[in-house]
Amino acid sequence: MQAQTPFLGTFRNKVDRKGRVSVPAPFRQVLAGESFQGVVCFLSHKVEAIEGCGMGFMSELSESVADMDLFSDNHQDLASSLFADAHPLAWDSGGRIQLPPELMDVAGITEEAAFVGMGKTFRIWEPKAFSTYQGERRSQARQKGLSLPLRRAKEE
Amino acid sequence: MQAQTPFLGTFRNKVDRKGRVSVPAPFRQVLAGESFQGVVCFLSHKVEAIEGCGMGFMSELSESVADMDLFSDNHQDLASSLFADAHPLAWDSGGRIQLPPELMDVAGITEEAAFVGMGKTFRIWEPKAFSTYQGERRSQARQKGLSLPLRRAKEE
DNA sequence: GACATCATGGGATACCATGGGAATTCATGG
DNA sequence: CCATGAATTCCCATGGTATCCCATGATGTC
Repeated sequence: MQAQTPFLGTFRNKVDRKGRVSVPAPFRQVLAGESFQGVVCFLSHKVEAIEGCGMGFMSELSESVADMDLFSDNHQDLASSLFADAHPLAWDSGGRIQLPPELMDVAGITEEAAFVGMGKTFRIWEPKAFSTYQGERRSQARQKGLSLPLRRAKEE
Repeated sequence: MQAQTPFLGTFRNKVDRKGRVSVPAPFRQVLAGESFQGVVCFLSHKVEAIEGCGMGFMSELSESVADMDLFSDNHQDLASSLFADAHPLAWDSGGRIQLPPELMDVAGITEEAAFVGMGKTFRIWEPKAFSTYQGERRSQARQKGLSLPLRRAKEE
C-alpha cells in the first residue's frame, strides 16, 4: 500500500452559524480514495486545537490497538483516549463538515477556522491562536536548529 | 479482509422504563453489514461498565478460543467468562436494544447510558461514572506520556 | 473572456431519538 | 396439555436536528 499523500499547507475558512466549515479542497483530495468521505476529529492533548485525520488513519490506529492483548490495560487506555473522543464527520456535497460545538468551544473557534497540514494528520485552529502558536514554534525552531532524518517512502 | 470501521465517539442516550435505549446511529452503521442486526453485550471485568461488540467480533473471539486446547483450563476460563455471560441483543426497527437488568444493575445504569467507542468494541456506561473514569484516564495518560507504535493496515 | 472549481449562504427533508401502546411469545403453574 | 400472566417484540407517532440539496459569487486557469 502506498504512502498517503501528506496534508500540506494552511487554509483559513469561514464557520457559519450552523457550525459548518469547508474542508479545504486539497485536504479533501488527500482523502478522496477513502471509502468514508469525511474526517475524524478529536481534541488535541498538546495544544488548544482540534486534531483531524482520515478514517483510514483511524482504522490503522484501531488495528494497532487491536494487536494488543484484548482487555489489557494498554488496550483499554489507548482505546479510551483515541476512540472515545473521536468524531467522525462526513463532509457534504460541497465539502463542508459540521464541527461539534464542544470541539469548537475548547479550540475557541467562532467565525473562522484555520486548517493546518501536519503530514499524516492536520489541525484545526482558531486563526489568531494559531498565529500566536506559530510565532512561538518558529522561534523555538530557530533556537534549536531544526533538522529531520529523511527516509524513503516504502512501497509494497 | 479489510479493517472494520472502528467504533468512535461518545453518545449519551436515554434509557426508558422498559430498559430500552437507542444504539447510536453511527454504531449501527458500523454493524450494518453484519447478518445479525444487533450487538452482543457482557459485563466488563475491568471496569464497572458493559462491554459491547458485533456478532462478527464475537465469532472471531470464538475462533481464537477454539484454537486453544479443547477442555484446557484456559479454554474453559475464557469460554466461561466470554460466551456464557454474553447477551445477544437485536435492535428493533428504530435501533433500540433492551438492556438486561443484571447488566444495568452492575453498571449502575438507570435513566441514561453513555455509549463509548473503543475501536473494535464499545462500552456502555452510566454517564457520571464514565465522566469520573475519563477524568482519571486523561490524567494518567498525560503523566505516562501516551504513545503508540503505528503499523500499516494489512490488506488481503 | 469563458469556464470550472471552491467557498459560502440558505432552506427543506429525512433521519434520529424518544414516547407509548398493542400484539406476540415464552415461561410457569395447574 | 392448556391457560394465564409477564415479558418481549413490533409498530406507530412526534419533535428536533443533522443531512442533503440548490444557488451564487469569487477566484483561478485556460
